[in-house]
Amino acid sequence: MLNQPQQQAVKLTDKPLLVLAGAGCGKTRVITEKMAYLVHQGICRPESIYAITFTNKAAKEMQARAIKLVNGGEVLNVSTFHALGLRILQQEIKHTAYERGFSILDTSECQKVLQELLPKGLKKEISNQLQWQLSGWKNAALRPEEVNSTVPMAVEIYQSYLDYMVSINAMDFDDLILQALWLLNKQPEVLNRWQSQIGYLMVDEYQDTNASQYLLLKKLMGTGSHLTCVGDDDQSIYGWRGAQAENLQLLQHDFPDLEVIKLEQNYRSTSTILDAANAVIQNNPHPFEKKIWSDLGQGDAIQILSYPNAETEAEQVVADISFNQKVNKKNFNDFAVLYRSNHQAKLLEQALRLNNLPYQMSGGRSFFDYSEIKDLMAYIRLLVNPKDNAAFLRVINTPKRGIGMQTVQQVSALSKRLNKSFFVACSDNQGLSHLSEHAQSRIKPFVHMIQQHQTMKESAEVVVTSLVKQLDYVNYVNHSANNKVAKINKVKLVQDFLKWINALGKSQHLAIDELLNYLSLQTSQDDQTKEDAIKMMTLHAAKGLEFEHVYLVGVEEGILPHANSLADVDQEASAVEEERRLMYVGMTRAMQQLKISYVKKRKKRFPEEKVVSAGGPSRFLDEIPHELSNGHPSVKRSAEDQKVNNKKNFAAIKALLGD
DNA sequence: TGGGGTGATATTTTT
DNA sequence: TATCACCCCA
Repeated sequence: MLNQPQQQAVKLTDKPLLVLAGAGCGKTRVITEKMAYLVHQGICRPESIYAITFTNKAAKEMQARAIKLVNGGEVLNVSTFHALGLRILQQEIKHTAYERGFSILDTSECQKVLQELLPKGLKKEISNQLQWQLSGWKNAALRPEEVNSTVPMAVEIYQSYLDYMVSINAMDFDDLILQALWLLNKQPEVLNRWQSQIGYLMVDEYQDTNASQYLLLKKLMGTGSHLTCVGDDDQSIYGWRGAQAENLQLLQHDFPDLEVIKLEQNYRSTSTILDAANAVIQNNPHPFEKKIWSDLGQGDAIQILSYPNAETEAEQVVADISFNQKVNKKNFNDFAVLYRSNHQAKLLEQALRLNNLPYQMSGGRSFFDYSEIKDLMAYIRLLVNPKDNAAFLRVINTPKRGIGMQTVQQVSALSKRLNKSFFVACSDNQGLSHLSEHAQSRIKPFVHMIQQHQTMKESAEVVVTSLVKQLDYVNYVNHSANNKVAKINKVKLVQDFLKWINALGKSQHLAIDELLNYLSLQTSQDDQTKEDAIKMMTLHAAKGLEFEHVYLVGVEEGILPHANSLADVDQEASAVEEERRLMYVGMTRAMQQLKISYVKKRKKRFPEEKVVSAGGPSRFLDEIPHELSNGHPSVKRSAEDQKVNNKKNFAAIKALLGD
């Protein structure tokens, strides 16, 4: 049964609508119910309803829920922002500077491309910074000529990066949004087509949109009123990625007849947890007043615990979970341990393993970060897009086939002379004759092998399996790893990849380019088997999820809020506000029980295990009203202590940056 | 020319 | 705890 404001939100279909939904207030439910309402009332056909999420997982879940509610729900368009951009670009490819089969490069591949474009003498270190800068401009939907930078060189590189990416027929993640936007801006008839195709648009986690996503959204809407955005400014935690919660206000400005509906009744947590979370988030400025509540009873007090060191923290948390699980006959699924950054998971993992408890980590290192998977992806990219120089360079000597720098340089020169991509230049027999004997003899078999697979008409999994076999890739992996454990893991990794592709191929017939697109937009293996296991993840990864028992670990100054958010004096206020929202997100994941811990001494990770004093309990702990927690340590820091700590952190950061 | 070995070096959050 | 740059050997 929907409550009053939820029903309002579902039934309001003739005006643009912003739903401000607190954590756990049923926002996804509103979207799925609204899709059903639109279809069943005959307002929209399912295929003209578009719903946008930020993660694949959310999209999949929403799709599944919608199918249960909507007749013909299979044809609803539920996708991530990036997948929608991809779809537009692919469908309208002839109106762009790109060609069919363009590659999508992940962040690290793009960085390599960028490094190639850096003028000589510029060191690798700045490429990372530069990449952030370019991404920032792209997220703000700025063309090079619109950029106002104190560093003209950076703008030049931006332009050459855009040009180079077109020349190798490749896009980065930001391009999927940006190029789609630029296309719609430029081609009125394309815009028309899409505007009429989209009967109703819904956006989940709206507070996470960046400028270019917002512009795309607005473009697709036109003057239409068929828009529902659902979001929560208090859960905006992707500011570092260009997300601007101000888009909530922008919506009001750009759509004057916008209706705003608030969802404040929470169906997830006890009132103790919600009151505490409200108290914490109250310390941030609020453009929209909102206070979530529930009638699920008071429940347990929040526990705030301190431990001498991180090892003890991990042991105790694990012991507590183990005890609780046995005594109260809970599922492991009911427990989650949340932390600010990935490396904090290590000690917890050790403790869980020591105790033989099942656990599942999400986030962290993605499947696609492993070099073996990247190699195979690059091979597939080269099959689909022969212009993909980045892929060519990655695989040309992996596995080793006696092609080194010298040969690659010859190829590079040849490609310049012919004005063709590396691979295409190498497929040109006449051109090849200019290379050295040695180079020719090594390049030719490689080219043949790729060409042979390019022309295969079979479905994707057959092509990939054949490719891996012909590369003798498993054997290569087996010989390349030094350590035995790594060896076994990496072989398993490759086999898992093949298994995954084969399973995929069985459920739906995919051509190789379709497979590549699918894989390129996957980040981690979202399709993990749902076993009964303790969940471990970062606070970012936890958004949208809920657990009966939540453990928030390492809630210390310097970790949450993160040291980097304290370092930059100019941005301190807004950076700390985002950290506070992270805290808020973490707290509101808990349904029944919330346990927060911090440690007194924490080992620095590098250079050597050195004991340094931790930053002390987080300022956010002071913001939790005492009557809602027990076991609250009385070591409340004075304002002076905090200042000293901040200064120390700041000095440490400065020293690190060599400032 | 390529391959392999050895030190230094860096870790916030992710589509 | 890896990865990467660099250097030396076949």
